[in-house]
Amino acid sequence: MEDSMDDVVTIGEMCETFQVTARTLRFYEQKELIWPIRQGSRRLYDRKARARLQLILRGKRFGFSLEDIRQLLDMYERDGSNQAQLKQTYAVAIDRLRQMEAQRAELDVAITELKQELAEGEAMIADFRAAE
Amino acid sequence: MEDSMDDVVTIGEMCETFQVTARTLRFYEQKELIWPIRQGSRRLYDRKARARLQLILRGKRFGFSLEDIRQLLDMYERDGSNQAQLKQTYAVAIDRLRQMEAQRAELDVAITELKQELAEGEAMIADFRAAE
DNA sequence: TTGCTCCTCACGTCACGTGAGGTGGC
DNA sequence: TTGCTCCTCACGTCACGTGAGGTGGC
Repeated sequence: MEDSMDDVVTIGEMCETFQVTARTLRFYEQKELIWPIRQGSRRLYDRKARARLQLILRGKRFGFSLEDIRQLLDMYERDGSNQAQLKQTYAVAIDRLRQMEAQRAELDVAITELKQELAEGEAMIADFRAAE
Repeated sequence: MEDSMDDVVTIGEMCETFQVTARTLRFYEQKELIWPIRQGSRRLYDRKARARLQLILRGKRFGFSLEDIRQLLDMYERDGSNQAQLKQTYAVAIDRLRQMEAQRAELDVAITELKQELAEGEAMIADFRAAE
């Protein structure tokens, strides 16, 4: 019946399930992004810590900095349903989306460019072969 | 009639034309990627330096590290037409292309995901408005 | 003398990686 | 005693950013 005692995992298990290193988890803790329970010096991660890590990793995929993520998480930790904050978050996310789309456009250009270079390289290698 | 004396530009002009900072140019020099001419303590960039910077920036767009770029440039500085080296470079470039394509795929997933989040955020904001 | 461009240290930043050296319980 | 997992410093990495303090020529 005890509540936060059950269902905790070690740092090693966290690394396994989320595919991160222990260093990363300790670093996020130092940056105040997650607060595992301590059992002596050992860290134990409960449901809440795991949920936060999930959100952190999602934020990273969106290209947010850890500091951005910390602020977003803390905002929703306080009051998840404040209209002003929701709008603010929405605006920030829209901005990030634009950046990601710009990044994708640049990446597309670079990929096309590199393919062109590769085609030229292939031609040169073929010339070598023909000259043998 | 003097050869390497004409057609050099200052660091400020380099920054203008290539849209980089002076710190970046000095950093690349420290990493032995470019060797501008010295006139006292001032740096002057000739055609060769400018060509190398162009290639460096292109390499960066392809996602190569500065160390990778330095090696590629030095290879072609020595003998640009060695078949073994050309093949080696080709293999490295193919590898990079695969990484870039994987990166684009991840970016596409993230963009789709973020758009989904935004749609949910919009719905919540609309609910707020309806409740007023 | 004032402005402007350029210079050289050298510490700071971001997100961790990588040892070094030590602990605790099976 | 040996292994294994975990721990805490603390320096290293990558590609620069950012002052601080100084120089040279119009």
